[in-house]
Amino acid sequence: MIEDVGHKTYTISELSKAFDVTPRALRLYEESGLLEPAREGNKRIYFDRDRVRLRLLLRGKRLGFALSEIKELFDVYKSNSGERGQLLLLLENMEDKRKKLEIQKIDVEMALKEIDRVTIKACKALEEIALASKK
Amino acid sequence: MIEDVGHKTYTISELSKAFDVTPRALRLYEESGLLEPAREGNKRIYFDRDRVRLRLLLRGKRLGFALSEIKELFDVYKSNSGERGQLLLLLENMEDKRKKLEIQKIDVEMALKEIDRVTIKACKALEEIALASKK
DNA sequence: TATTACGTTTACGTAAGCGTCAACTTTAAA
DNA sequence: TTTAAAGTTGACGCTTACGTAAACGTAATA
Repeated sequence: MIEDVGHKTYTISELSKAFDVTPRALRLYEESGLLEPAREGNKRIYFDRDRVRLRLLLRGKRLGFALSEIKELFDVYKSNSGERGQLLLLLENMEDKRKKLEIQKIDVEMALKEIDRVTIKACKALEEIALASKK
Repeated sequence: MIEDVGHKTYTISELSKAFDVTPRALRLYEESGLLEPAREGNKRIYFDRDRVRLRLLLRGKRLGFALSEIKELFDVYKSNSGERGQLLLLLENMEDKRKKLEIQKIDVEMALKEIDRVTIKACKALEEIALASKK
């Protein structure tokens, strides 16, 4: 392999290891229009911008967004969507996402509390077992 | 239909409307062991406890948990899982979920910020269009 | 009594998001 | 030069979470 001085490029397997996703997934993301790695011959080469996108992509996934939704968001950024209609549509879209996220925020808080409760309950149960067996 | 004085019971369609899920989904949740409505003849009757469970279930879904994972959590609550081993396993499990949720929490915050940025950007673009067309 | 509304089970269909070969090429190392 | 490692494009398979009939039962209403 040629010495890539600034070596800001990554092969598919490097990237897949770095982010703990399979090469298959990376190819799918590309096929879905979410990544656009360069080619050297027919091999994929990823730059830092691809890492950034991948990071965003994976965050979106963790939040439960579908690949298609994530693509919409990416497209928004790309197209400086000059048209007024586009912009208005975008703003609506953002409001939707924001609402979903606000709900998620609350959901997460409540789930964390729930987990606290269960954890405490389990700890107490353990304590009792310990006391009972010590007698 | 017989007058249910305290009418704390619900038919499948009532519940499905109340929570905006299809009857099909409710039946699936039951088949998956997540709901256990009573029967009157062979018709499902839901009580308030079923509503509580459904609420939890849907929250879990919004958080991206699979039905099987949600079932695990439910099972935890049901079995006072007397055994020590079970309890320890449970605690581990809770730690895992907690970590995932903490990450989600951060993800949500970042996504909200991202949305803010995009929104602002779009607003500014709109402003410019307005100014340009006004000249 | 016929219709309409609502319920039931059984079963096949489907979309998303990959996993998993298969078959082949390219590149670096032995 | 042969081999091994890593990459490529199909293409089919699988799981989850339902959607969507089909075929039938029951109960209130016209």
